Amino acid sequence: MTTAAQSARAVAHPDREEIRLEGVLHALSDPMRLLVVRQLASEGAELTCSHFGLPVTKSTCTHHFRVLREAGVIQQIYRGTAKLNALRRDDLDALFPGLLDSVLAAADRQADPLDGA
Amino acid sequence: MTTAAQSARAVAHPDREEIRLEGVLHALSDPMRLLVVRQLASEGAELTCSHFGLPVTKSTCTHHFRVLREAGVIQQIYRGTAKLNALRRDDLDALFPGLLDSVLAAADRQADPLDGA
DNA sequence: ACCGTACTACGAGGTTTATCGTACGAGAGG
DNA sequence: CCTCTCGTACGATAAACCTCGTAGTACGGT
Repeated sequence: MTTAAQSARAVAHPDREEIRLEGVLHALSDPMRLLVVRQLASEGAELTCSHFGLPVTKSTCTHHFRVLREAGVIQQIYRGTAKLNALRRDDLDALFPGLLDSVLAAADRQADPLDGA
Repeated sequence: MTTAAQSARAVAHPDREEIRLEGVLHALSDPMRLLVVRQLASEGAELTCSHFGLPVTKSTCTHHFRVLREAGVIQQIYRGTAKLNALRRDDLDALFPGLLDSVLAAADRQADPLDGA
């Protein structure tokens, strides 16, 4: 049962050319996921899933992060028991120049109530 | 010779400040609707529903146009038996600067890889 | 070795969505 | 008048989605 080559749990990510615009837009159209992406962009670093403090259970959390990952929006890397999430800004900017920035700017402008502050 | 007999049928549209980013992203995340928006943007004018030649029935067509209208992406105006559809570019650009342009550019780039490259 | 933490997998429930078919209303034209 | 075309409204169906609970896996620390 023990497989030696699994010291680092790997997660499948879509390649850059596999990222679809519709998938990205759909991933960003959910308030919860948009909030995650906004935090990821503002903090600009890798964050663990539990850092976001989302008002949902872990199962739902996993679901949303999977949608974001499969859409090519974020990258997930295991690190011990934690899993770090990072925005795939390079890929997104290369594929859809200006898209992420305008979405983030629009989200900021819209005064998201979940952000509080 | 009816000198532009304005139709009495009016359709409800959301005001500019009622347009939500998530709604717009969701409306644009459907391939059918994205295609409509692209055609609307490229032709730059008001088009009837039947002009688009969508591979779906009229009922489905009505559904998609309603989603686009309620999201604030398009404007619909009756004119005789036809209904003209126009992009709400002014409102979208004012609310989410650069968003529509980057989405359209991304869609062009993705749908026509042979055209540009 | 054991336990706690962090996340995943699987399945279920309830809602939304996309699609269609059919029936209907509004205008244009013979 | 009648008919034709264009689009809407309503219902139905199948798929997708969001949420959750429970059970399980992987890793680190005591």
